[in-house]
Amino acid sequence: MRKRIAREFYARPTLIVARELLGQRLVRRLDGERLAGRIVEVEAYIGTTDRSSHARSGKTARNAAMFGAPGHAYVYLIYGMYHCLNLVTEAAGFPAAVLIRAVEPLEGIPTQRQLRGMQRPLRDLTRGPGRLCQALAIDRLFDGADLCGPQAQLWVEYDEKIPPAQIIQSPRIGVRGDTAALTAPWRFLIRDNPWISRKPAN
DNA sequence: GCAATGATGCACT
DNA sequence: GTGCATCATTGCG
Repeated sequence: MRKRIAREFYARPTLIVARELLGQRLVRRLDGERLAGRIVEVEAYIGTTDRSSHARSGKTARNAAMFGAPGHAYVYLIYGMYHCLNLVTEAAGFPAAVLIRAVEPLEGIPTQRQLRGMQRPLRDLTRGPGRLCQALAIDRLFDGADLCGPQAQLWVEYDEKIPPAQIIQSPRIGVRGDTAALTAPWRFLIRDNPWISRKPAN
């Protein structure tokens, strides 16, 4: 039986949490069924000095979860139609989170396909932050949800340990902000993994 | 290449 | 309070 990741794991520096989340299993319980995928691509958003972070201008109603306790979800709506899932890191009061950008589908795949609409190839099921939220039925109701408590319907389990040589760091996708934000290599992904959203620039 | 689609944040009254 | 540009994306042309 795989062990659920506890709050102490998230309560550490965000870049370390981001790196170590690669290979772990994201699990969503939906009507008693397990929907799950292996995390293969993430991005870190750290503090108010990160000009591309939603927390850059301080705490608001939308980003409040980022300022909350670690081990909770931060979910927001983007472009009026897609959701993005983040896992809150570091101590309460310090706004930081890891965006889950892509997973490899592992459990409940037929249900995930249904949630996404069947047309597209399996490869596109969970490749991208908006797509994986659709496939795992994650929406704003999960904003602030506890990933570590007994009632959790969404959590992460220890699964595969990724060797450091297999991990690539690159600049984040789709970020705005100043040069520092654009160039910070705070995206982590598994080398040559077919389920990542986009190949690294280099 | 670009429209879809709506919540958010910020400037300004 | 109101108006409007922006947006950590996706899918179709």
